[in-house]
Amino acid sequence: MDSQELKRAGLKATLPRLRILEILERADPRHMTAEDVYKALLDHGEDVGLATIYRVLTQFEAAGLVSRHNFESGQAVFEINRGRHHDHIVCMQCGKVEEFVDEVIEQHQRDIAGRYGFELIEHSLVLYGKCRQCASRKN
Amino acid sequence: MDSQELKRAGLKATLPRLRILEILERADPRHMTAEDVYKALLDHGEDVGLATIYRVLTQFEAAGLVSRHNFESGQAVFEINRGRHHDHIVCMQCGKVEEFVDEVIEQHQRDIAGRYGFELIEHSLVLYGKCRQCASRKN
DNA sequence: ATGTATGCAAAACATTTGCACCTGG
DNA sequence: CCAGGTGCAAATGTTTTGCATACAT
Repeated sequence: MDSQELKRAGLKATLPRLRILEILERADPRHMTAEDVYKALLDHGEDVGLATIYRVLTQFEAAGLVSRHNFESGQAVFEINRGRHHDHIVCMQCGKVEEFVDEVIEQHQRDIAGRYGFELIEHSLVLYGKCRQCASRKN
Repeated sequence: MDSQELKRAGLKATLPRLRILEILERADPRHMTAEDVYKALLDHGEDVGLATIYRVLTQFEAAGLVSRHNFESGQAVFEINRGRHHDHIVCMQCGKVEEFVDEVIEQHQRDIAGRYGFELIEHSLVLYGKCRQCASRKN
């Protein structure tokens, strides 16, 4: 039951929060903008205001339930946090997002932070390119 | 003469463009928001509209003269392109930005893109942390 | 001269906030 | 019951655009 998760995070298990969590859990692709979530809820016949979605997503982020990414699109995208940290590779043409982890890169990041006297808190690594399908399409 | 640079980029050497280029060349810290550039020009007694600054910075970016970065601050920052590609480490407290290059990370990025069938076009790597001064300050 | 650039004000966007009403525990 | 959550509309902050005027070549 998701309401447990919410309570553990110190948030009341309200209907909008449960619905938003559900949408994110079932999301495929996993990365959604606030607007995407809003439309998904409308499609499911749920009537939740966009402002609430932003508020809830921000709370979820603070609680560690979701991550927010600022890809080049201008709109922030959100994804539910399951499993471990990962970075992203985004197709600039079709928007497809793949996830990857590279321990060597992670270790080098820590070394670099140390070398510059920084206490590393987080990082953002996004590769932008063209995926196989888009590259082979002749447009 | 900067006007050469502009003409090479296919842009007329107008006064606003020259002034903006100057500001970016002399900038320290090297990373400025559009607003920063605007204020710097006002300080120098130049009267350039903010809209022009955005237009010019966008053209400069397209021409490869400057790079635009979306750090977590919400506002885009611009820096002049001298020398080679580099990534950034940003202090979340005072905003200080350091630049670094790590050839191992670069190589792993290329490998990862290949492994996922992507043609790598660009990437964005930003480390966020606390710099030595901010870490030692007891607030 | 003439095609481009610019300045200004207004528009467009994504996101946040104030406030009166509703709801979960 | 009542602190906290929500919806709506309005505000915010950044970036973009339309259009009449000004400028580089």
